[in-house]
Amino acid sequence: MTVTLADVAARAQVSPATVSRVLNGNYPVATSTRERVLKAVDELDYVLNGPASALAAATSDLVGILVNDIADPFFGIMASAIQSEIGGPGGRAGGERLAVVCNTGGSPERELTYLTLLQRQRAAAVVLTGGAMENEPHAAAVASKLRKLTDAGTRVVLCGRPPAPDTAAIALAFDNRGGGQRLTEHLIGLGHRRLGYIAGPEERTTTRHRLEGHRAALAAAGIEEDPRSTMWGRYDRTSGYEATLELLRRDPSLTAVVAANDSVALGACAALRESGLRIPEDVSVAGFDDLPFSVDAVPALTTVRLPLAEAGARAGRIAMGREEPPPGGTATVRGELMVRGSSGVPRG
Amino acid sequence: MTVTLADVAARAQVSPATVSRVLNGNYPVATSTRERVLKAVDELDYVLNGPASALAAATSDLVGILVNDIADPFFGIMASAIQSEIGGPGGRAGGERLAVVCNTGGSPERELTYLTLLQRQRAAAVVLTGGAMENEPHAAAVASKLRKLTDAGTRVVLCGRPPAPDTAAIALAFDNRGGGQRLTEHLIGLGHRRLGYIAGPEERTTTRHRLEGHRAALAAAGIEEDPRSTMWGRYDRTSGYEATLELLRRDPSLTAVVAANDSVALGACAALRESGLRIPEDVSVAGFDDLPFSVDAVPALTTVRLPLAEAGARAGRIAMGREEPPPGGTATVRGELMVRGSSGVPRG
DNA sequence: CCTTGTATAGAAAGCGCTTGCTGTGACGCT
DNA sequence: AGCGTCACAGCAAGCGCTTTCTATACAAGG
Repeated sequence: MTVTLADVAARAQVSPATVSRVLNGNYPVATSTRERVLKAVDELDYVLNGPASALAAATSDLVGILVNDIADPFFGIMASAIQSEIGGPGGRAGGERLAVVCNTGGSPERELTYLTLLQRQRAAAVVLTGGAMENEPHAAAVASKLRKLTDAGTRVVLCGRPPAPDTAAIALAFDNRGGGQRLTEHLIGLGHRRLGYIAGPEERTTTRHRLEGHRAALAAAGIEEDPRSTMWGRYDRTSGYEATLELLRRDPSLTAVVAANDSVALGACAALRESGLRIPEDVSVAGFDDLPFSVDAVPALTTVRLPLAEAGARAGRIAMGREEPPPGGTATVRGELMVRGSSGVPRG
Repeated sequence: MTVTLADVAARAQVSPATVSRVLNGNYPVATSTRERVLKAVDELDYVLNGPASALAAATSDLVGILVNDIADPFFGIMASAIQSEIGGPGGRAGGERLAVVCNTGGSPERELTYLTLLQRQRAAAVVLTGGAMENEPHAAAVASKLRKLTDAGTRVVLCGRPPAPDTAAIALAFDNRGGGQRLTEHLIGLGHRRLGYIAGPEERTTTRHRLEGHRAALAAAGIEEDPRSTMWGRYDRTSGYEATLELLRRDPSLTAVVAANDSVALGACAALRESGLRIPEDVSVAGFDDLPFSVDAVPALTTVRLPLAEAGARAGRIAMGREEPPPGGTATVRGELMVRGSSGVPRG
């Protein structure tokens, strides 16, 4: 029923081997023969059987991209950039590769299962994006999985994720700590002394690093930190909204709210407005990431811009072996402080 | 070097067939035998060879999800919902399936190539999301591809996309026309007579339908339409920003701007503000989709809420054969008008 | 004219798995 | 005791492709 290589071969009056060679184009085939084969392919509407060729050649053209939340533009932007370099159809790369985006939903098991599935498919490369879980047994399990993948010849790249020790994985880490620090320094420089912090999910590296930066800035300025001024939540607006309300309840004299990311910051803005507070006159707000909508917030969000697209593109190229990995296999990508309308001098 | 089924069989002292059956669990295997096999699998750290089993079984567990722009939450939200129902790891479905998200970037060639790649992989199902291209030869090519896919046993579902005639594809279409119409009716009801419209890319079905709804509302109200009050662009904020500036230049007495989607509307808001106009006192703004950030815009965006997650989930279930397709293979999903602060009675 | 080289095509052996069919004991029935 | 039934397990034939090795043809060199 389905057309096979042999059918094409018969029609073109050549051997299956020749057809295979024409299709893969890495072996000399006379022009006339090639054309005959191509014609037959066309006439029969032949489509190569992926699994069969992957099996025979012991390689596949699948590239996996793991993201924590595909509905979040933070990941969407990286995924898009990675994919364009992977050279999925239309990309600049030659070979047609199927870039597959896998949504872990931030769940450790799903992450592991996807990695296994990718290993099972003998993926050509895997890119893991975003913060890692800090849960120890899980981290070890992931590291071991990554080791197996690289052992099997799969290239592994981490994008926006800290290096995985004892692993051949290339890492392009974001300088979340430094960014967080500069952001809070900016706020302190404006005169803020009572800042609330809305962190992301607790055992995510991204969360921890950003918070550490914040705390380092506070410490450097000699501001003692009230543990009650930090709230934990998810990386979404609702979390920011609720946390801000609680922060306000705990300390009505707050003059600034630093959010784990822009979505959270947006939620914080909503909560402040509903509480009758003006931004930044009464309370300043800062985000992180500088997603596209952040500049449109009112007032525009002060945040740390992460070069998501650039980092993704680079990760993609490295995954395809089209760019040299950074020396030592690890590079840190800095964020840029974007000072906008949502941060200002605190009220007298 | 790599561990194969045969290795496991040898270790467990059974035949390869038995190991296969234990792993696939669809054939009676004595408990003691099963345990022995599982133990061997574990000890050898065996991972099934995906391509080989796909070849032998003539099926694969890949499910493709095509999106126009993965960095756009509109698609991200649908993809996320679809994927959760596909039962990737952790999903409620039993079998582990690899849901792969393919980013077409809105390019016809890429769309086609991805479809071919998916066909090549013998995907179990394919879900196409978002508006289709109206370019005739391309639409025909896609339809023919879809036909081949369904012929080969791949289930094809369209989500947020109009039905594809002469195709076995199930369609869950959004009522973009109706939504657009109700939105503009709302504005007209408030008293607006001079409305600008910022459309999306020209030959996208979504773009056309939304615009048709808008025009139908104008016509019904007896408002004659100035062709110069419609601008074409992309589905992003920059497009909305620039188009609004141009619209204002063409007709400074404009009292409302209807945007093709929420991102565009956000750009429009920015342009209005920079032009010294208040929203909605001077100019009302309306979007479409009701993405998460839209409620946080200031003022909150009047828009049409599309049940992206619900539709995606349903598409996912249908793709997996876990839900009956709608009668006739086609269903229309309505949007809900969300009236918020960005629309008001026009000045003067 | 025969040797050697070069270019191209074919034969055939797998790649690692699934599955229809064929045993083979153990059990229960008459 | 004899035989049909089960419940399992194994055999072996592919699935559709890639690739190594071999064969052929023709051109050029001696």
